[in-house]
Amino acid sequence: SRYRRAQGFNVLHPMGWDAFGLPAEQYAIKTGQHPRKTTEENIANFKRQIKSLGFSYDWSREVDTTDPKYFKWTQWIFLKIYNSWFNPETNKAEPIETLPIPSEFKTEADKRNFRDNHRLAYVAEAPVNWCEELGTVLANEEVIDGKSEVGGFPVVRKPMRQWMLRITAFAERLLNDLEGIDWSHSLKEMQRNWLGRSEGAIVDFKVAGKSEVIRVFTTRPDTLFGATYIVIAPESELADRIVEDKWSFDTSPAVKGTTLFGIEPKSPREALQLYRTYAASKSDLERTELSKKKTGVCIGARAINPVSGELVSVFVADYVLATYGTGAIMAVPAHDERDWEFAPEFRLPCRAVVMPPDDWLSKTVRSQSGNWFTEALTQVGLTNNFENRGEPALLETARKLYAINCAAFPVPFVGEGKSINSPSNSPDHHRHEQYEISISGLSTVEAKKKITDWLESKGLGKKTVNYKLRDWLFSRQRYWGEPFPIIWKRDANGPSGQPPCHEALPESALPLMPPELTDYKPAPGGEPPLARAKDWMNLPDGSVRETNTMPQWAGSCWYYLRYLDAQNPQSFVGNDVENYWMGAESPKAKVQSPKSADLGPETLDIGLKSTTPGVDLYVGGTEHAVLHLLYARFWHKVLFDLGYVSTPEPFFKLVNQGLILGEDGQKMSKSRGNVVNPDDVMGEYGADAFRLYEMFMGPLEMVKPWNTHGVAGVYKFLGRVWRLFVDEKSETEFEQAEATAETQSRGELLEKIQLSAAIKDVSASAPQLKTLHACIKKVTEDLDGLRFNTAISAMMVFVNDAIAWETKPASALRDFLILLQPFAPHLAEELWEKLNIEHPTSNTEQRIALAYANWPKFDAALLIENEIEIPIQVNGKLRDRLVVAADATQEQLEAAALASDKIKPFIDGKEIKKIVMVPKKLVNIVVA
RNA sequence: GCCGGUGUGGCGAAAUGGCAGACGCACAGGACUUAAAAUCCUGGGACCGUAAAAAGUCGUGUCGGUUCGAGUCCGACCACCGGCACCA
Repeated sequence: SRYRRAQGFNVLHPMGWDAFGLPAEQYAIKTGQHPRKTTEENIANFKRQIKSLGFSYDWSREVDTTDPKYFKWTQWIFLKIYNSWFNPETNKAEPIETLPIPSEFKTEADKRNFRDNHRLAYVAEAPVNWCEELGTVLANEEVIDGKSEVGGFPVVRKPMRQWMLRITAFAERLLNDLEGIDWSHSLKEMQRNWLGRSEGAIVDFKVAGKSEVIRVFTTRPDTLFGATYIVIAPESELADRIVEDKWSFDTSPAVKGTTLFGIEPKSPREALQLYRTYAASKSDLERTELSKKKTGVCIGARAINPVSGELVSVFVADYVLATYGTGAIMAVPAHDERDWEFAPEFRLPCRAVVMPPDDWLSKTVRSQSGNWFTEALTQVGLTNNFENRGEPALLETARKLYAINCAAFPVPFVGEGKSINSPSNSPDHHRHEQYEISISGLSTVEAKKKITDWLESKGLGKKTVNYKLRDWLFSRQRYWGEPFPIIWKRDANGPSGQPPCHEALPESALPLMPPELTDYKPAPGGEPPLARAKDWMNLPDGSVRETNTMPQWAGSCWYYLRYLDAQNPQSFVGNDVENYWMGAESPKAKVQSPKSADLGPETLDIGLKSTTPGVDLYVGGTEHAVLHLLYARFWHKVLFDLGYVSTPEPFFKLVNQGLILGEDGQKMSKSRGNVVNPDDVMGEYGADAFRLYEMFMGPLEMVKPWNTHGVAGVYKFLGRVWRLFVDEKSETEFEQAEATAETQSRGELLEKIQLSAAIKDVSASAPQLKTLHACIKKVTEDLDGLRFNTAISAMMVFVNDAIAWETKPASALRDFLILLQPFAPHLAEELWEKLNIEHPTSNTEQRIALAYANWPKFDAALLIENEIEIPIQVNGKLRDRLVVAADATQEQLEAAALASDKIKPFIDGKEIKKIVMVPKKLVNIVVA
């Protein structure tokens, strides 16, 4: 940011504290203090460290998400979200008032219900991630491997009534808009993965003998002819509606024969009940660990395959997730690994409907040991006589076998190929003579299209896009968070006993303060702590307040906007201000640096020329890839749709700084004892050395281990810079004075220092200028590309050269200090001041404080060399180097190269085929 | 399993397809010093040479390709790190 400011940009470089939420609260509980107290202490400590590091933050813009003046607006934005719906026509969020209510909703209660079901913030009873240890529910994004992200406690699935935000409505835009922003490839990929878009179709299977329909989602409609059974998720209510009371007469023993808890179910209904109990007893963790063996039960119902007319059995199995797609699948064991594993358990048919390409067949037949291939051929009456007839014969035989009995193959084929075996010759086919479609011979892409079109024309299915992303579980049963500005009341018009309905508080009621509680700890059953404050919760008219709180991410979803206008009491951000900083035409550089009280000091930032909308540069770690960065984009889009912000995306350029590891190459952690405390480093080497080392270690994005020797190295460099300026004798005096006289002010101490007598008010010589401008060029370019490490090495080169100068022109040193200033501001500023006292400059622009001095421009003309060294190669191998005039012609160069004594032995007696000349770069002689 | 990223001296790392190892750390030798620290100077990829040099050979995870020329581009693989993981 110092660099951009020196270039004349208006740089917004703020700092703030995201201090609500689990980490802060967990810390408070551990230390037995109130979260407000620990939060304040932590902020004070971080602030001290950060200030001593010399970041040029603008503290007038400081924000704190736990400050009522701040969370007032977090609650305000929540109300905006609550009072909006997603219009699929316009693909935008719109005020709830514009939602058209269909005429069939007549009563007020029905209308209200309809509206509430369309809000972007809604209440739903859904299986959620409940963490007993933390006493709260968590978002999907906060659960890792069945454990909580914070603390690593077990998480179980449990149906609960919770607030949700309709982020799924924005899935498409969140995905598409990634293309226009400058983020790292891997980070975009992570978000894409999390959004999980997949294209496919929904297909309706009628349930035989019932009016119900099983709707499935598939990405492979082309394999519909191979769908030999149906699976629905255990949680599905549909299962209850279609389950049979008796096994039908033709149910095979293999299908009914599942025992659970040692009980053999006597009816499909009993099987379903048993299986549900069994599935619910498994935690998420167990579900994934036990993924080897698939389980499930047949529920007796039969469904009709819409293309083949075949009757297929319906199963319930927990390998199908209730929360993805339609919660039901068509199983194609021949072409899906999971179905392939499940089918043999119940001896379900496996029918090939896609012919794999030759290389797959060949590889599969050859790579598998044993003689399964020969045996399988014998079984179906084919002869194995390809051995001496080569590859084509083998392929022909393999193809025949695959079409007849793909189950004999060791693995399923899940890729793309040519459709076969349609229409199927299933025994049920005659009952449905309207099924006339065939896709045999088509490629997978063609077959998908043809079958989807056909389904659509018959009203049996539809092309669909599905996302893995689920709605954002937004409520927490904790104390330390923003209270919801929502109250619950009984509907006056509704019949008694109807559940209470929710209603927004008016904006004038904000901020809604949380109650003061002495016992703020979570309760085991999921009762929110706020419910203990009866006076706060119960309102005079009989309605009650919502007692859940918002998650940690709420405050950080929009803090970058508050920085723009941190003190504004009228609005979350002023319109003009928002436009000035965030708008596309903004001529400023803007920098964001996230900070939360629970994270270490890890941010570092530099502004960027703003020709782009939104935040120009956002430096942060990857740990927020699918949390903060996704949530913030979502909120921003809602605010954009409602007209409160001027860009569709909040963060234009995002750089992931790499983690700094401990000296042992492991992640820093207290338990490993490899934590480096910035206070210690700064105490020993100073803030400048600390800053410089962090930047010199390597590229910004890389993960790199800490090395204390490295700090000593850059410390030595700073010492060399000092000696470049300061007279050695006075340096000793200064040190003595500093050590003894505690009473002396910094100014008095500084006066003891004499600048080196070699510094003179003379103009720089040509070689000196060349050294200086080479340095300016490199540092400028490297800062633009955020390559701090090479910029520093360029300055080291300069100092190594300049320290040997007999006369040191003050002007050159002055320029160097401006280059050094972004990296080591304290030292640079000190030397600058001293230099200006002893060698006042006539240039008024440079008499000001260094922090506001103008960045030097390099002069390319000064860098031109008279003589250059040219490498000479023979057949691409370096054989000699020649120093020639920079303007030497090609002919001269060629002659010089051929005349070289070192070259001669390699070309004598050989035919020169050609000579490659790269002007000013190299000569390569190619010989036979 | 799938998706990303990264592989270069003892270490952190540089290198628009054109002199691999800039810069720094650690190390070794020297100067200054009674001595040490600090500072300054010198050296350094491996091999083979040699009194010492020079010359030469090899060398950027492995194997192959494109090119006059590859750390850099292409293909296959290996290792490590990160993310996702029954997503139909």
